[in-house]
Amino acid sequence: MAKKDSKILDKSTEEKIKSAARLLFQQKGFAATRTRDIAQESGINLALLNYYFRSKEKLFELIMMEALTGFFAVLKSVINDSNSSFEDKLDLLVETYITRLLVNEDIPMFILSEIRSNPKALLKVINAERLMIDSVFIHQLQKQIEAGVYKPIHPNHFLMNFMGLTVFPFVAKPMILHLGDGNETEFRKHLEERKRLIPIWIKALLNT
Amino acid sequence: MAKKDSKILDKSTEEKIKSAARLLFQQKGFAATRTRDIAQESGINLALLNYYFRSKEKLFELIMMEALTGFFAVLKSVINDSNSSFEDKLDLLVETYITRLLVNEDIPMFILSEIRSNPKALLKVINAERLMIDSVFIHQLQKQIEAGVYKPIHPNHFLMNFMGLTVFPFVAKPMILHLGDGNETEFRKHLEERKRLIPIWIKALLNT
DNA sequence: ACTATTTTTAATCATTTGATTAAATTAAAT
DNA sequence: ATTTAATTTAATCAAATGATTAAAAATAGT
Repeated sequence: MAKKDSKILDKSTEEKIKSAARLLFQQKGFAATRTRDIAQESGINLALLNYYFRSKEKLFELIMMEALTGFFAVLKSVINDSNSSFEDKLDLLVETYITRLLVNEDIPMFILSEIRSNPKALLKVINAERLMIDSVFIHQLQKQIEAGVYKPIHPNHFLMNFMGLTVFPFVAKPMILHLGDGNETEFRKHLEERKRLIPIWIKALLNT
Repeated sequence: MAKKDSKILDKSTEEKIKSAARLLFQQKGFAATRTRDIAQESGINLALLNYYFRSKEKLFELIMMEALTGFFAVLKSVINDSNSSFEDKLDLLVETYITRLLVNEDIPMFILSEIRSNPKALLKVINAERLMIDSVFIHQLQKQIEAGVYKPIHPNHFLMNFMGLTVFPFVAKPMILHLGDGNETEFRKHLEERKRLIPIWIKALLNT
C-alpha cells in the first residue's frame, strides 16, 4: 500500500500543520486564529488542514490536548510519589515548571484563556478533579502542619500561592515587563532565580 | 434640538449596549464575541451598535479603556502617596484590589488576554511604563531594605509576588476550583481571607 | 398641529471564513 | 510500465459576520 510508507511524508505535512497551529492557537487563541493563517504559516494548501484534521475544531482539540497532557503530566508524576518528601516535591515542581514554561511561555495563558471560553468541556478532558487536593503532596503538607513544622494553612491558599508565584509571571509577562523594568533577558534571569527563591518563599509563608 | 433632551434616552440605549458588550467582551474576548450577540444580549437592533459606536472595534476600545482606567486608577492613586508608609500601601492595595476583583472577576483575564493578542497597542494606551518601578511605593520598599527592615529583593520579584498572590486566583479561578476543593462560596471566603493574609505573607517573603 | 431631528427597524451588502470538490500530481504496488 | 492509492492544488460553496442603507417610528421644537 502507498499509505504505509508515505506515512513518513504524511507525518511531515501533518507536523507542519500542527506546528503552525500550535504557534497561532497559543499566541492568539482559537477564535482569533484563521485556518488560512495556519495554512500560510505552515506553507501548505488550505484544504490539507481539513484533509488531515477534518476541521479547525478537531485540530484545536488535538493541540489543546497535547498542551494539557504536557502540562499535567509533570504534575501528576510528581505529586503522588510517596518516596520523596514534601520539600523535595516543592523544589522539583518549581524547577520543572519554570524550566518548561521558559521554553513555552504561552502555555499557561493558552490553557487559562480557553478554559475561560469553555470551562466545562475543557475541565472535563483535563480529568484532574481534586487532583491536587487529594494528592500525596498535599497530604504531606498536612502531616507537616500537624507535626508543627508549618503553621496551619488551607490547601487552597497553598495552591493559589504556589501557582501564583510560579506561573503568574508567565501569564502577565507583557504587563510585568511594562510596569517594571528590564527586558526579555532580565525576565529570563529573574525566572531562573525564582527556581531557587520560590521554594524558600513558600516555606517562609508556611511558617507565618 | 431633539438631541439634547433625548440624550437621556440615548444614554440608556448606549448604556444597554455597553453593558452587554462589557459582559461578552470580558467573558469571551474580542475575537469570540459577535456583534449580533451583543445586540441580542442588550435587546437592541444590530444597526444601533454601529449607529452609536461606529464599529465593533471602537466599542471594544471603549470597553477596554474603561476597564484599564478602572484597574490602574486605584494603583496610580495609591502607589505615589508620600503620606502613607510602605506597609500601609501594601495593605490598602491588597484590600482594594481583592474587593474590586470580587465584584468583577473577569477583568484581569480580560486585560491580560487582550494584551496577549495585541501587546504594543494596548500597552501604549495603558500609559503605565515603569509605573510601578518608579513609584514611591517601590522607593519606600528600597528604603526599608537599605534600613535593614527587609532583606534585599529585586523590585521585579516583588512585583511578581505581589501580583501573583493577589490577582492570579482570579485569572486561574476555574482551574483552582477544579484542582482544589470548594465551590464559588469557598472561593470568595478564601479571597476575603487573603486580604489579611497576603500582606502578612509578603512581609514574610521580604524577611527571607 | 406641523415640521425637523433623532432614533429604530428590516433588509441587504460585501467580505471573511471554514469547508468541500474535482482535477492534477505524486508515490507505491504489481 | 501500468495500475492503484494517496496527496496536493485551485476553484468554489455556503454560512457567518461586520457594516450600511432607506424607510419607518418616535421625539422635540415651534
